[in-house]
Amino acid sequence: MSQHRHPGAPGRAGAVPALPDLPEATVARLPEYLRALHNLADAGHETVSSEGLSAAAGVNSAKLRKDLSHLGSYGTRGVGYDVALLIEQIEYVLGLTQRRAVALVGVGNLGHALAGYDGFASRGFRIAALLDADPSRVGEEINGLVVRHVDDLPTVAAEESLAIGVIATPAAAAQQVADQLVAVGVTSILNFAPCVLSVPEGVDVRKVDLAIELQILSFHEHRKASLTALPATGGTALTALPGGFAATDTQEAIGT
Amino acid sequence: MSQHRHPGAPGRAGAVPALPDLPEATVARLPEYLRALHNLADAGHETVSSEGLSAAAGVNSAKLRKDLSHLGSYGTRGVGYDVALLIEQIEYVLGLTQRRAVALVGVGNLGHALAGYDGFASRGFRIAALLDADPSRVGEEINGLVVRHVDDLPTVAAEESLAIGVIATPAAAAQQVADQLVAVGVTSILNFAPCVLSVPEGVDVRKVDLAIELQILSFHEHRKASLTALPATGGTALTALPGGFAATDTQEAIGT
DNA sequence: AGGCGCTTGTGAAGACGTGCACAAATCGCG
DNA sequence: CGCGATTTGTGCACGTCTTCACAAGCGCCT
Ligand SMILES: NC(=O)c1ccc[n+]([C@@H]2O[C@H](COP(=O)([O-])OP(=O)(O)OC[C@H]3O[C@@H](n4cnc5c(N)ncnc54)[C@H](O)[C@@H]3O)[C@@H](O)[C@H]2O)c1
Ligand SMILES: NC(=O)c1ccc[n+]([C@@H]2O[C@H](COP(=O)([O-])OP(=O)(O)OC[C@H]3O[C@@H](n4cnc5c(N)ncnc54)[C@H](O)[C@@H]3O)[C@@H](O)[C@H]2O)c1
Repeated sequence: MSQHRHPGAPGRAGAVPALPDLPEATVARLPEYLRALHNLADAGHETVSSEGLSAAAGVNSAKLRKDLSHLGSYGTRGVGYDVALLIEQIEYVLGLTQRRAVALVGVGNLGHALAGYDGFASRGFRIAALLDADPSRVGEEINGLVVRHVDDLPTVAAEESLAIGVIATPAAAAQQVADQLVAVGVTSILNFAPCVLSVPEGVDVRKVDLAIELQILSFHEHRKASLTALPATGGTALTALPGGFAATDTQEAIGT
Repeated sequence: MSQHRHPGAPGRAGAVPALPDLPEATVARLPEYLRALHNLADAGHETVSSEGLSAAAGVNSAKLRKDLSHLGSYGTRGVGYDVALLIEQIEYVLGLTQRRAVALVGVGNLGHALAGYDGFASRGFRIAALLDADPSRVGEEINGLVVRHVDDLPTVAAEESLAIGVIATPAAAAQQVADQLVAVGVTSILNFAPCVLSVPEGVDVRKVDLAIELQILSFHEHRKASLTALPATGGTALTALPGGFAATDTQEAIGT
């Protein structure tokens, strides 16, 4: 694992932007801000304060300001942020100015739902191909796209510049599919199969695992239950939560 | 820190042995370990070293040991961990010893896929009810369960002790559904709708947002592209940043 | 019994992320 | 034109997470 630290990189002078290297935590929040901004834009707002935007995105306002400052932001003191401009900035940084092509592999139960999901199109992506290994599924048309055989992947990749591969096959097939995706040049993979993927350096994998999310919630349920179950005699005040946990991905008790 | 009592071993059902409060990052990894352990158990392994398990779960071995040490784990130096015992321990801590009832609200495109997903059952959960607001969907049978109207939620909650609510409705309806879930006593929610939910203190919300995942991947694609394409002559000359990023939830380059 | 190799558990150090609090900047208005 | 109200951008301190490195413990083999 090569680790390079690059402190300065202050070259934010140009009108057309250089890519700052953002903290990963910031990158993970930018999409949230973007969604909130789109909502605000639709509602007719032209500017928004960090307070307002952070509330809409469900984060702390100082954190939001720091995040935006990382991308050399364009706020105006005393006023706030220009909604349209900020949308443009964030979309640029996230690389959404080009509509990225997504290949979806595994058109089963989940794959069907994904194929029919309009959130792809509305958030900067385009399903370029549906692929499956099951011959009886090949040829099926979903949402205007015909399912092709996964072995056609090289052909598909030749036709389109695939940016992202989505794996929605059973876990047993996921590694093989990942290898096939990597072989045709895909360097970003979203994996729905509950398994760890091995990929070469330079390839990014993110996973979505429903059961993991549920189990994390289960832990907190268990914990909450074990707190309430404390004997009343001498029980410590449990209304004042001991800490409250805020996880990377957990929102709790967002006030109204 | 190690005057640990056996939480796990024999007869632990009665007195709840005050759960250690684990670092949130650890909690998020326990399900991964659990899955890896089940795979190992199925493959016939009786013990596993931290090295082996961490490889199977895709994490650093020191991290794994520290995680397990937090739950007062019982590894044996020179040998490793007892697979069956560790499974038991983790399942206990995660609160999976009781099969938790899940209510799924919104039986549309995605909801159908979730309803048909066997990963619920195999990982400690049980879909207790399918709910929807659309009268034409009510009554439909999916996987042995009949879709009920979302307004029946109080009745359902009275029949079953609901542990977790899953929201798979459009974003516009999500807040209202969340309120309904909270009203019947649900304190853990998994939200698939792309929006922020407001819930009272003590209620946990986790979200799964496909578009966010894709946009994070897009960022890395963009960044990788801007690194490889180093224009020599003017243009949008970008600062040449060396690579290497590792994210909270991103695995990259797991060697073979 | 004793030594040896292997593996756990953890102290310590450093990287990273968060949130407060406030100076600097900007606008609107008298 | 200056002043007060407002809001950004950020220095700083603190908490959390990660990783290294190694002593302590365990089992096996001789
Ligand atoms: N259904 C859900 O709600 C859900 C939720 C979370 C995670 N998942 C995970 O998503 C994955 C898919 O779930 P599903 O319910 O859609 O399963 P499924 O069995 O309905 O669909 C899997 C599809 O993948 C195809 N496939 C199998 N091997 C393939 C290969 N080598 N190349 C290409 N395609 C191949 C199959 O033909 C099938 O169409 C599983 O790993 C599951 O654990 C599903
Ligand atoms: N389909 C996907 O692959 C996918 C992926 C990621 C996220 N999502 C999100 O998941 C959600 C559902 O997506 P979908 O594609 O299944 O949409 P969908 O329109 O197919 O299904 C939504 C269902 O929710 C029901 N519903 C609406 N209002 C309700 C209410 N107040 N109470 C109960 N039920 C109500 C509708 O009757 C419908 O059956 C959306 O928010 C979507 O953005 C979907």
